Amino acid sequence: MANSIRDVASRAQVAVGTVSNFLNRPDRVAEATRKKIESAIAELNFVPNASARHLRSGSSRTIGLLVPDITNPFFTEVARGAGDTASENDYTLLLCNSDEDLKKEERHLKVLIEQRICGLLITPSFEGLAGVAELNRRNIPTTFIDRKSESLEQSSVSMDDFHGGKSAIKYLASLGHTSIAWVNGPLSIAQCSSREDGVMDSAKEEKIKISKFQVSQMRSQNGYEVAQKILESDSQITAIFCANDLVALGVLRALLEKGKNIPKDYALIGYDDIGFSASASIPLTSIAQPAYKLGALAAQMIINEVEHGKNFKHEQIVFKPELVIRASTQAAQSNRN
Amino acid sequence: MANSIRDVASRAQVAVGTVSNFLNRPDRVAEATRKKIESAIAELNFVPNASARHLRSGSSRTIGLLVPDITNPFFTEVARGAGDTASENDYTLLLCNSDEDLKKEERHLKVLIEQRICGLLITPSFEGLAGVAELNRRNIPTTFIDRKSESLEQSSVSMDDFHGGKSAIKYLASLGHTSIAWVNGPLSIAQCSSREDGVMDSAKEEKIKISKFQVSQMRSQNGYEVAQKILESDSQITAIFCANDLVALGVLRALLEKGKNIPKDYALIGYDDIGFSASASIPLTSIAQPAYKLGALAAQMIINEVEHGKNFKHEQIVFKPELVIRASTQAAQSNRN
DNA sequence: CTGCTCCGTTGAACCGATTCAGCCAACGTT
DNA sequence: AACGTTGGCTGAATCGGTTCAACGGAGCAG
Repeated sequence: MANSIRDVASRAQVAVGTVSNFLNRPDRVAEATRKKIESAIAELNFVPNASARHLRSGSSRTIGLLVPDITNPFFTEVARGAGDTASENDYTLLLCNSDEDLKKEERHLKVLIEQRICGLLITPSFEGLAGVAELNRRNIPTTFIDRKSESLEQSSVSMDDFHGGKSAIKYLASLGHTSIAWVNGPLSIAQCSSREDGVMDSAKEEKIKISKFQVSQMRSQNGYEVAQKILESDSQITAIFCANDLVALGVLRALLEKGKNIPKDYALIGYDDIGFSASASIPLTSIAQPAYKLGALAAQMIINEVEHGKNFKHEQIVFKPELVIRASTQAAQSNRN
Repeated sequence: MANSIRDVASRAQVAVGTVSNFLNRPDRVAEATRKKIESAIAELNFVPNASARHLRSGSSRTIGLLVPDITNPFFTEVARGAGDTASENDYTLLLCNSDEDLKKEERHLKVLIEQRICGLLITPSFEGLAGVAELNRRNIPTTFIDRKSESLEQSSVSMDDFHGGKSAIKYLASLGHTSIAWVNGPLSIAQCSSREDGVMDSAKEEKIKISKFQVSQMRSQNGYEVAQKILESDSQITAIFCANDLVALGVLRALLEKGKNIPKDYALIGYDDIGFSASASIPLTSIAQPAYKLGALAAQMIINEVEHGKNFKHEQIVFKPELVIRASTQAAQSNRN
């Protein structure tokens, strides 16, 4: 049952080296020989052993993808993109989920090193991860996803969060909103802090008043809870911008329960444009991030780096997010009480 | 940088076999030797090579998980459960997403065979997959998730879909609903067909009129589209039961747009109880499936099977789903026009 | 003192691929 | 006829672990 290349060779009456050539460089094998090997493989139901191949060749053709939250639709899209690209290039993708847990993250990194991955894709949830430093020491190429790399030593595929924050406020300003609630996540997350910079920058330009709110985790429940605080605060607020869609959906639910009308009473904008936003009860205006593309491109880049070795030029690619307008936003009501 | 067990051995002044013992059966190594090896490993920054280990030992300690739709929150929960359990038992989980595409599914199975996975977890989206037959031929244990295995040759961890369908209708009947729309997916999917059996069985008992509707894919957009048909049909309908939450969320959105009141005009029930259902604008009553538990248990079972070999008793475990009542359902309005 | 266990250790063989120097035959050149 | 070139094939060495028969020394019984 567990056939080896040697069984194939003896059955096809050729040397093992020839079978190996057939597998890896078929053009170097004569037509007649090719056929013999083909039928031997079919008869024996032979499938090469990846471990043996990796061991000898030194390359595992495996790339690791380490995400902080697999239940977030944003990351499943990233994973789909990376997975498809890996498959197309005959790489195996090893998807690991850290649940934003430092221990799990470090443990996964250790496993990935044991597997001798030839490249890592990661959205780091912690600064200066020991595991990542370890990867560097071992010269395993690493690419950041959704997080710009500071150093030129590694590539990254990220989004222009400053621009995303800025454009949301700009858009609300164009609708006539002048007092806006900004619900952000922890500033320790790079994305959150950049978005806030964009928000404040735009607010200054457009002379908008920003009321800051914060959630400890960027989940729906947190948005639901923060909504109450918004209602209790400055009554001039006519629009709410949330740092991600999950939070925005929570806010939406809370406001509807309070009998508020969206977008009449409050215009609402989220961030990420996850699938559920389009089909929310009030479809959500959001800042769209091309998650699938992010994953696909990052995978392509790391594959290029792996295959072109040292003389590879690292790139920091930054996408511009895009405003997607839906029913949750409209012009400010001038006749509001 | 790429240190081997031999480097460790020479540095610690012991034989390679001893280092191997240290790694795998530390209790057989004397205290003093243990310390020498420990520090040699630390100094050399040695991490064992999984490929070499797998090759020689014959076991890859890797289990494959093949899901049909990684963007469905139900499956990400399954994956979390399976991944956590695998980690705890020092197994590696190889997560593959087929996107309900036969080609991708077969391709992934081939890769999994190359990797010599020691067990497979799968929610088959197609009947009689060639790849699965291949796994069987190679004696690779396979466990079905969310799909009961017909044969006693393999384990499965699934849900009692008949009961799920039945209890939803029973509950609606208890609220006084007598004419219910049932929105199902393709009957070729085993889950859908069992749920329908449950629905019809309960309808008979409770003397409920069921109007059947069908969607080709179980996604939100399909639910949105089918809602129109429901509105145009039998005006006696006071409740809608959908075969999954995504579809129900689509229906919800369409009905709200038409100015309908949920649950007053229509009671609405979904299936799966994905996280977004609780935070939908009208929180959705749903049939909850313990997805995380399903994944965790399936992983545990396949690990047991792998480790206990031939004398393992296959089990077909079936969970009962649970009705979770939220705001989208209430008693039928007797005063309805 | 001899014989027997038990414990810790040794190191060669092995897992199944890839690699590469070397071989042979056929063909072209001069 | 002699020589060079080329395409196709061969098979031993190798990757980095695990396994296991064998071994030496300590401890103990008779």
